[in-house]
Amino acid sequence: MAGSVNKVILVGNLGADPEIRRTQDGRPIANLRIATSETWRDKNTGERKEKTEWHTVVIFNEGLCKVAEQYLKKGSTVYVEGALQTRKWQDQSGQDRYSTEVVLQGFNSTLTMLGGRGDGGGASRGGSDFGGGYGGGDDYGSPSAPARGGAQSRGGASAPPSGGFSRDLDDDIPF
Amino acid sequence: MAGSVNKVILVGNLGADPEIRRTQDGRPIANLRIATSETWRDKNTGERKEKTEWHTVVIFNEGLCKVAEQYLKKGSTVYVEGALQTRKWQDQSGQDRYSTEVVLQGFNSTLTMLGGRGDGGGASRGGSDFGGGYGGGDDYGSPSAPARGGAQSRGGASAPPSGGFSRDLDDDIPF
Amino acid sequence: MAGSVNKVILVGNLGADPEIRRTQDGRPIANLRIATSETWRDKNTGERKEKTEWHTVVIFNEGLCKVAEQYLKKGSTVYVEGALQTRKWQDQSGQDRYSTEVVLQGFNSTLTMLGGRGDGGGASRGGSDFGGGYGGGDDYGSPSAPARGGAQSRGGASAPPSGGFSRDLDDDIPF
Amino acid sequence: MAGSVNKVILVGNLGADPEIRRTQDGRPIANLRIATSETWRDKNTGERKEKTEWHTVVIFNEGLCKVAEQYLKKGSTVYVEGALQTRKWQDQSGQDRYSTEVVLQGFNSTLTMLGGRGDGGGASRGGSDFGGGYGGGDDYGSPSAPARGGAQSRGGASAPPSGGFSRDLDDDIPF
DNA sequence: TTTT
DNA sequence: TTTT
Repeated sequence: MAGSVNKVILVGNLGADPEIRRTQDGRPIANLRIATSETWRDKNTGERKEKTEWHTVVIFNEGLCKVAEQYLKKGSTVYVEGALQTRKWQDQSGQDRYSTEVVLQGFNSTLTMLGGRGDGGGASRGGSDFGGGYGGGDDYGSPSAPARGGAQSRGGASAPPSGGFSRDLDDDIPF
Repeated sequence: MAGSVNKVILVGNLGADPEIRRTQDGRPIANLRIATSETWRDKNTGERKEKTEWHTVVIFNEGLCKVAEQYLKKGSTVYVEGALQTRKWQDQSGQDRYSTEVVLQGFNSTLTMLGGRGDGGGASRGGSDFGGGYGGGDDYGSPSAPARGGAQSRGGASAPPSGGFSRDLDDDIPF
Repeated sequence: MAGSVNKVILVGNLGADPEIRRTQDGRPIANLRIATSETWRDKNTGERKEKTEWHTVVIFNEGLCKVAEQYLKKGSTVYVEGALQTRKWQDQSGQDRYSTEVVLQGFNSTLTMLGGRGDGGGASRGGSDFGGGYGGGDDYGSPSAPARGGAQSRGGASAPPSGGFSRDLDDDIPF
Repeated sequence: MAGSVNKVILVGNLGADPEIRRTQDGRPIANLRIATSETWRDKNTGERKEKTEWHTVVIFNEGLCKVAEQYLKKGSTVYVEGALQTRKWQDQSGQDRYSTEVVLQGFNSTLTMLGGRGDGGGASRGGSDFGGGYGGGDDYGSPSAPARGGAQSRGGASAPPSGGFSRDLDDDIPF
């Protein structure tokens, strides 16, 4: 394919505290539930209306998981940038089911706290995990960014129902 | 909620011709299946890998439906800008199911053809449906844009130094 | 050109109150100065660093001008979506000069208040100007959105299985 | 500042072949001139109108510089994702001047070829420079991404007039 | 089911 | 200076 783009940008509030889990080999995975709302006035009745959309955000990026864990809680306002991903799974009856999530996984992923009721103060800015101390020698000491983008392996996170990390996290799964 | 954003940006190819349907009162709805792909080289084996993500795009915007119908087909490369929306429905057994789609519906929605194998030539650009110019009185005759989401006349604003509004605001200045 | 995209997304704080001007024929134009900041830790010294970028935002969209005037002030945090535009002008000595601005002008333009020190409370959301009361008859009474860029009614499209348009398209369904 | 976002997304065509320069210590810097166009029909005269906007894109990211050098030429259609940056410089008479550019520098930067008349075939996808795999230890062998984002030092590129690389490239300049 |  |  001659180049493609898969990008989701959300600004909204967390409906619950982040859920952090760990893979068998210790890498963190965070799940966020984020609400975005649209409000408008009914053209006929003049009534004020609101519709809320809920998004599941899955963070495989280690640095951003830390940001989520340390700074975010129910009510926090966040800016999120990730990619759409649909995951197939089987329900109890063995039927195929699909879940679409916003995945933050290094490349062009961002998590930025913007305040909100859940805001305990302070600020955080995320991009990815190589702030984590990757020691890359090509960084010139600059926007090294405790929160800049870096690629990571994909894990079978946020598996629904019976769930678990059924996908081998050491698999070579692309972004 | 103090303002939220729900935006999806895709560049990819159509896996099939657009499907156009009509509501009972005649408004068109188009469905697109768009593929985005990521390719990378396996760090260990050096092998070339690819993963494709499929997206369902639903267009409620009349102008963009026309664009889809007239210009797009299987293989077309498109730029799409819309919002994430999860729809709840019941399967045959009455169980709740959810489908997440990228919805193009006026506000900040865009559909732009970028070429691709399915490209029969020509170009198209979409924004929203009140182009065509159906009577909106607040348009100042300008970038009316058969494909704008609420076009407006441009003015010579923010002119620096000597400044002033030197550009005639009634000029036909595009966006 | 076979389709092009020119989009700027900013989340930042106002460095000053919005400046509102009016054209000779009465249309408002608002100017915002928005700061975005990057912080990082110097890789060598461990020192915390920060760099601030200042952006000039020009709003030609009447509805968004109102939002700016009523809700924004120095310190407000905003989400802005517009387009890059470079304007040519002459300085006193007659030399050509260029200024690049982020222009909000209907199509795919957004201004959303996200809070911030300047936040007097309340929320605002902008999209375009025909909320302003354009009385367009093609809106189906729905997400008419005093702040949409071309809102449309939502339909129960792409309903899966048994599907059909089970949602009443004349319902007041938001975007 | 409690988190900010500075993002530019462009889809357009190169007005000229990329210009590649090198800093004194050998790092590449690429300059692109990209055109985006809007077309519309004049509401009054029905005449077809077009306005083209020109953007200067500066790439400090080594991997993306390679992409630009190898795959792009005059006429190529590209998807670009970067940040707005305004640079101050002095003209011959010593007056302060400002230039605003779209900077691609690791974090959340992307350069993707989409075809176009200048397309010699093949595809390229960029993100940043730690692809190639230079020793990052935190990559799990996956979407390592010969084209994923990684931070880099900033250089005094695209200095205008008398220009040159007057900014010390080893300075600790943030993104 | 697309594309390279 | 691109592209349609």
